[in-house]
Amino acid sequence: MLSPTLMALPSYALSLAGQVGRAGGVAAAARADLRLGHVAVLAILADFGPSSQRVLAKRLRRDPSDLVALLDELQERGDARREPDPEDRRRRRVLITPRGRRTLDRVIADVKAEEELVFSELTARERQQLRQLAIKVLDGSR
Amino acid sequence: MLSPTLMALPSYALSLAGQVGRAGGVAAAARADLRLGHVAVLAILADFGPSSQRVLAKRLRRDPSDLVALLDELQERGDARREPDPEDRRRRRVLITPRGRRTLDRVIADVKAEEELVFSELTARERQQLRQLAIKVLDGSR
DNA sequence: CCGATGTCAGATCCACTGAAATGA
DNA sequence: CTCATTTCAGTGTATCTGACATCG
Repeated sequence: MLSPTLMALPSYALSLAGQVGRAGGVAAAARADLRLGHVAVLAILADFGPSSQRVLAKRLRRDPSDLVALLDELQERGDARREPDPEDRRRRRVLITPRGRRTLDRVIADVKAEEELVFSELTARERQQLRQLAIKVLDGSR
Repeated sequence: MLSPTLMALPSYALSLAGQVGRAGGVAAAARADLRLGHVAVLAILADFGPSSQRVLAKRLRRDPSDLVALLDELQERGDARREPDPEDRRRRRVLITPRGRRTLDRVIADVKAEEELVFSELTARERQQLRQLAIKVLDGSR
């Protein structure tokens, strides 16, 4: 069913598998009325603490302009908020709220449940191997 | 730089790495003035031989209506063509041309060159491991 | 410099059309 | 044989995404 010519290419196989992995995350996010981008924002805010939108965008590897709507929506839900930077009132920083942390935890747990389906063919060891290799790829892409 | 919370999830790491892999393919295709979808069509035609657009769409896992423009463009370039199916006049068989095979070979070679950059951190053995694991994921998703 | 806005291309999905085959 | 149904390629539309240019 899949093209042998394409599946011989690691990058193509990886790209297709990535879509499958992504679909699981999208499904889990949707169950919390979020898109994947929202979850990524919450996770990065939880991991790295408050930051400007520019820094946040860099960490997300996305265009800063994409963040605006994402943050509007998270703020609307009470999962994140923008506040003036106390050290420089020209700047604003973005933070995750306690509610946002609970939302994040819930979605992460749901993603893990989803992974049981997505990776049903893989042993626990293979899943970790896959994760490590994926991280190596990402390390190489700066 | 990357969120530890997210990178702990195999599905998320896979999804991000998949985007990197995909970007390499997109770049290689673009150098031949194609999008990734064109390349997938050519590869499937090369691997499985002529087929109706229905069957082709099923193999590509895409909506048949989306193939129309893709095939128009490939036909325009002389990389593929449609011909009437004598056995069923509703159907049109799609075939890859000799020129299309050369185009495909060229893009595939270019993707391989691109993989040297994308997978610079991975040994040949790790690339194959990654490919095998990706294929296992895909096997489980159907 | 930074956040916000608008726009554009690509992908995906779905409803629909007319022509042709199928089969009750 | 007829007529309803199904299948096929193609058209049009809507939506979502990511990239980018520009504005305040």
